[in-house]
Amino acid sequence: MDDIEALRDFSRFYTQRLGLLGQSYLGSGLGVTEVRVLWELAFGAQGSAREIAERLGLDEGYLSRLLAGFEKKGWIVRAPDPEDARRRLLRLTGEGKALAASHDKASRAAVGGFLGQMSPDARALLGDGLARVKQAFNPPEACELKDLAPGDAGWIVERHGLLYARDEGYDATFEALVAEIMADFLRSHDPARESGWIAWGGGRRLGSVFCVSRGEETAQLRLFFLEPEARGLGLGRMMLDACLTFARDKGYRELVLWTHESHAAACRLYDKAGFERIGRRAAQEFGQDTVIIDYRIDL
Amino acid sequence: MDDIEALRDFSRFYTQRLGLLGQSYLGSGLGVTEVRVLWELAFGAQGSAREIAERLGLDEGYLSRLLAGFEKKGWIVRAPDPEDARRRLLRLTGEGKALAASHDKASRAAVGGFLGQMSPDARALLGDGLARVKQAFNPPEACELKDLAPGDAGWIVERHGLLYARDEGYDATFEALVAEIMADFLRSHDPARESGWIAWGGGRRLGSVFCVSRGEETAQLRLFFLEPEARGLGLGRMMLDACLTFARDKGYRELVLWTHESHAAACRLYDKAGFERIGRRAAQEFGQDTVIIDYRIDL
DNA sequence: GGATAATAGTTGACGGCGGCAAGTGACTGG
DNA sequence: CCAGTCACTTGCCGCCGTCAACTATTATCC
Repeated sequence: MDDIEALRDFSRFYTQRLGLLGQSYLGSGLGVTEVRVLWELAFGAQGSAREIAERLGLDEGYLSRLLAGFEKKGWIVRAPDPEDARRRLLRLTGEGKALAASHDKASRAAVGGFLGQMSPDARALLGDGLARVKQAFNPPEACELKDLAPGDAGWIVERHGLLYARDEGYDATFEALVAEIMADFLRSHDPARESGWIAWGGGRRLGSVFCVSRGEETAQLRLFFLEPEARGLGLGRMMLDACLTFARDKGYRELVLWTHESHAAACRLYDKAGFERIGRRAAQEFGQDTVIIDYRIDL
Repeated sequence: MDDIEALRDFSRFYTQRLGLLGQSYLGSGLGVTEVRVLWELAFGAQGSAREIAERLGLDEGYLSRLLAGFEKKGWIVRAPDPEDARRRLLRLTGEGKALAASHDKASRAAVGGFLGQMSPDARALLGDGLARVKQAFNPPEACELKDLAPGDAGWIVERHGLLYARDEGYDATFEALVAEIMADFLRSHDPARESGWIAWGGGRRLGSVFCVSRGEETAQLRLFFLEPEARGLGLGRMMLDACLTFARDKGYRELVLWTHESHAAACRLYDKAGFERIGRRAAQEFGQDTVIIDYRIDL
C-alpha cells in the first residue's frame, strides 16, 4: 500500500470510526456546525463573521443565519462596530459562555469515555500517531529540553542510524558507534558535569544534544540532532544555547565539537554562534569518504 | 495537553484540513454518501442493502432511495433473490463499474496532488502517524519478518529500554546493555550463522528476534520482543518458529535462551513450543531482584 | 399449522444543512 | 463622485438524512 492509498484508507476509516467523536454534539440539541461556530466564538481568536466563515469553511449566508439564531436565543450579541459600520462585533453573552463551557465539558467526557475503553497501550499508540499526523502538517514552533528518560537513548540510536544511512550513505557501523556511545553514557556519565537532553515538541521527540567532559576545562558537544521536519525553525539554536549555558554553569572554559563538512546547516549554525574552526581532516568512516571539521568556542 | 484533549484537537484539525479529502467527490456530480455507497458496491464485500446500510451507518429508507436512483441511472441492477424473495441482489452494471473506477482514479489523483505538495519528510511522518492511529484500533493480524535495516537496532534499544523500565522497573543500565548488545551485533556478527529480524505489521515495527551463535552446535535466541498491543495474537509463535527454522538450517543442534520468570506470556510460549527448563537462578540486575529461567530445545 | 414476530425493503412527509445569487448599506481608491 | 469592493443579509432551493407507516416475505413458537 503506497502512501496515497494509505491516506485514502485512513480517511475512510476515520469517517466511520472516529467521525462522530470530535463533534460530539450528542444531547445538546445542537448541530455539528453550530457547535463548531460556538467553539470558535468561545475559544478561537476574536473576529468578524467573515473570518469565522473563512476559518471554518462555511458559507457566509449560512453563518449569518446561524448567528441570527444564536442572538435570538441570547447566546451572543451583535453590536455595530464603531470603526466600520459594515461589520458587527460578535460577543458571547454570559449564557453563551456557559453553554460553550458545558458543551466543552460534555464533549470531553464523551471522548474520555471512548478512550477509556481502550487499553493504555493502544491509547499511547494513538496519541503518538496523532501527534505525528498533526506535525506532518503543522511544523512545531517550540520545543522543550528534557533530561534523558527510558527509551530516549534507543531513539537517538535509531534516528542517527536511519537518517545518516539515508542521507549520507553510512553503513551499519555508524549505528553501532552511536549505540556504543549511548551505552557508555548511560552507564558511566558524570551527572554533575555531563548531561544529555531530548528536545520535545508537539508531543514528539524532535532532537537530541549532549554535553560531555573532555577534561577539567573542556566540554564536548555530541549527538546534536534534529528531525528533518524540525530543521530551519530556530530550534537548533535554542538547543545549542542550552548546551552552552550548561557548560558555562559547570565551569568549563571551552567547548569543542566535530561535525561533517557535508552538514551545511549545522556548520552554518556553529559559525553563526561564534565557534571557530580549528581543524579540517579527511577521514574514511562508515563506508564513506568524509571531511570532518573541528570547532571550538570560549565559554 | 492530555490525551483526551489531544484527540479532540486532532478531530477539529482533521475536519478542517483533511475532511474534504477522503471523499473527494469533486467534479463527479455525486454526493459524499453516493460515493460511499458506490465504493461499497464496487470494492466492499457483496451484501444486501441492509448490510450496506449497517456498514455505512445509513438509514435504510434513504439508502433505498439512493439505490433506486442508481438503478434508474443504469449503474446497478436489483434482481430478486431466488433464495429469499424479500431481498434484492445488488450488482453493478458495466457502466456502474466504469463510474466507480473513474471516480476511484480521480480520488487517487486528488489525494496524490495533495500529498505531492508535502515534503518527503512530512509524508513519511504522516504515513507513520496514520499507521499508528489505525493500529491503535485494529490490531495487526499478520506480520512479516525482515532483516535488520538502518534504525532497527536503535528501535530495539528504545523499546526494550522504555517497556522494561515501565513494566519491570529496570533502570538505565538495562537500556545500556541492550545498546551494547546491538553495537556488538552490528559490528561483528557472523552473517552466515547469525541473524536478527524485525517483525513488521501494518506499516510498523512490532517486534524483534535474534539468533546468535554460542559455539559450534548451540544457538541462542535473544532480544525476543513484541509490542504490547501485538501480544496474544500468535505473532510470537510465528517469530519463534522462524528462529528455530533458521537455527536448524544453519546446522545448530540445540537452541538455548534465558528469560525472566515474570514474563508469564513468554514462558508459556517457550513451554508450549517444547522447550525444557534447565535452570532457575535469582539475580540482582538493573536495580531489581529478578528470577532468570534458562531454556533449551533440541533442534 | 396457524398466529405472531422479525426481516428486507419501499414510500411519503418533513426538517435541517448549506450552496447560490441577488441585494443593502458602508467603505475605498482613483 | 463614481466604480469597485467588502461585510453582511435574505430568499430560494436542492440535497441529506430521519421517522414512521406500510408491504411482502420468512422465521419462530406453541
